[in-house]
Amino acid sequence: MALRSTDTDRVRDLQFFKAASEDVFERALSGAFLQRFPSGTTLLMEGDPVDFLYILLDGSVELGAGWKSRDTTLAILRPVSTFILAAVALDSDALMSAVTLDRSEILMVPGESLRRAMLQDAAFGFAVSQELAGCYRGLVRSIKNQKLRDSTERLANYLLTQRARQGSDDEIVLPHEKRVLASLLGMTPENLSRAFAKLDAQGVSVDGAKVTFSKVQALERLARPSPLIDNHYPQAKSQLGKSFTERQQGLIDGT
Amino acid sequence: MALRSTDTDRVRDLQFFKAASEDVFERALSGAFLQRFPSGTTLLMEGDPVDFLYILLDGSVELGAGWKSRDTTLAILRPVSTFILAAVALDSDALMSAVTLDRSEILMVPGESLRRAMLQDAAFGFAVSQELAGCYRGLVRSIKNQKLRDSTERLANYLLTQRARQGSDDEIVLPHEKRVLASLLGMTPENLSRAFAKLDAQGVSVDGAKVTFSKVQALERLARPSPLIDNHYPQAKSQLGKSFTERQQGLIDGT
DNA sequence: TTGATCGCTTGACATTTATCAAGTGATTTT
DNA sequence: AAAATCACTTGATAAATGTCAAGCGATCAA
Repeated sequence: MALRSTDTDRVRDLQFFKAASEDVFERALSGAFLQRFPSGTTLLMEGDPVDFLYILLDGSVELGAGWKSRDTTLAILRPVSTFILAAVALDSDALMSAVTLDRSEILMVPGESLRRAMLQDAAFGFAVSQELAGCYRGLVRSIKNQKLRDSTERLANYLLTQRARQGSDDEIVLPHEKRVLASLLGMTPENLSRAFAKLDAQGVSVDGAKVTFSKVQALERLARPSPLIDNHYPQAKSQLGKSFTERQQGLIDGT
Repeated sequence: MALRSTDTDRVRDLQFFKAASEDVFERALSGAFLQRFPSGTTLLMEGDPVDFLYILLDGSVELGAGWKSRDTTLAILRPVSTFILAAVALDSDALMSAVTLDRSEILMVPGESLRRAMLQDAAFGFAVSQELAGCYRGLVRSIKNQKLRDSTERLANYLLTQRARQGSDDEIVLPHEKRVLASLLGMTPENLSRAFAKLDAQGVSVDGAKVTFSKVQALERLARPSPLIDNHYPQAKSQLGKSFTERQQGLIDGT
């Protein structure tokens, strides 16, 4: 499928293409093509060689992993996000699987084109480094969230992050199915239900995907959100360009 | 402290300095100085602004984080390793604290010098990208280890990784205190003791820091090590240079 | 040597989390 | 419309993990 300028425009918004000249931009995308996938499509399995950088333009994608019959969700991506950039940079196998959660539109950029562009243009390479650094920091947050908090605390902080991101004051809409959310938060669906029940004492009420808050202070006292773990404002910090966003960060990114 | 050539030689071994010309190498290290720290020194606290890239030349350093009275170890570094590269690339605050576990020798490179070199030399910038990508993948492994395995499985895999790294067949020496190991593995010291006791059935016996294996097959059946989680051979994969090593990977790196 | 400290271990117990089974309500299929 | 499927919830129970307290043996200090 040929690339339309409306597509490339959307990609240009990505933090690390902002820095690129028109020339470098074209070279980095040489051989790229746009593809549409239905919901539930496996784009990539753990261990597969990675030939493309994926750029999600529309829909949503789950990054996950499995071991011994267990499975877990590592991140849920929304447009516009890149994924498996690290594997592309190293030209190595995927450590995560990628599955569409909705009908999705994805730009597939040959890894070789990207690597060549990085080697040809230092400013572009630097921007990719910053993107990778942001992804790294997102994972650091995710591990801290996982190792330092119990499941109710993780849920409480997830809700507060969503509240900040959705800009709402006393109501949010869960962007995913609860079973997916449970996996992202590192618990079973059963325990997610019970965690919601516990947060009733902090004024959290659930009705389907709609969650309302009546005692935000109490919720914050339990959640104790921290800028060193939670990333409530991903699009701000505009000074450094959006590379600050720290994509692919599990919990934090789930908007 | 002035830099001796024996020091710079050791740094040159680092994956991403291999690619650099003598000229770029010098520029990247301009303003760098060597410093010696006693055991237990806090080099950096979570939230601190990061002005230097740290390069551990001798000793060992623990990267950790805390929240609400809890603390956890995210990685233990051995020479020669860089740390907080991501924060330096983004010129942002540290998400982890860094503490020396032994008397340590550390080269401190001004972040500004490093960033400037990245912008001046695309090949060097590319090598830094690969280093960051390796770090990222190390964290992916760490999260998978944490979310997909219970504490006994994590210990069993840690032991097998050490066995592979130490090149020994039926005996290893734990490189850290057990309480540090427990924190790295995401459990309490008490539970680490009990996990060792459980592995008695798999032929694991402990005597101080010495651990011996009498039924490796049984241990492997329980541990089920996976190349998609565990990184038994960090210095191999020489094709891509050592950037493949995936440093700062928690469990996996603890050699 | 004595006493203190420290790292580690063990037991008893509490809490957290997972598992299994059943049931509800909504949507989809036949 | 009836039946089936699905996401979610709830309860009962089991397993994993954390906490508290005590004790052991080695190291270190007085």
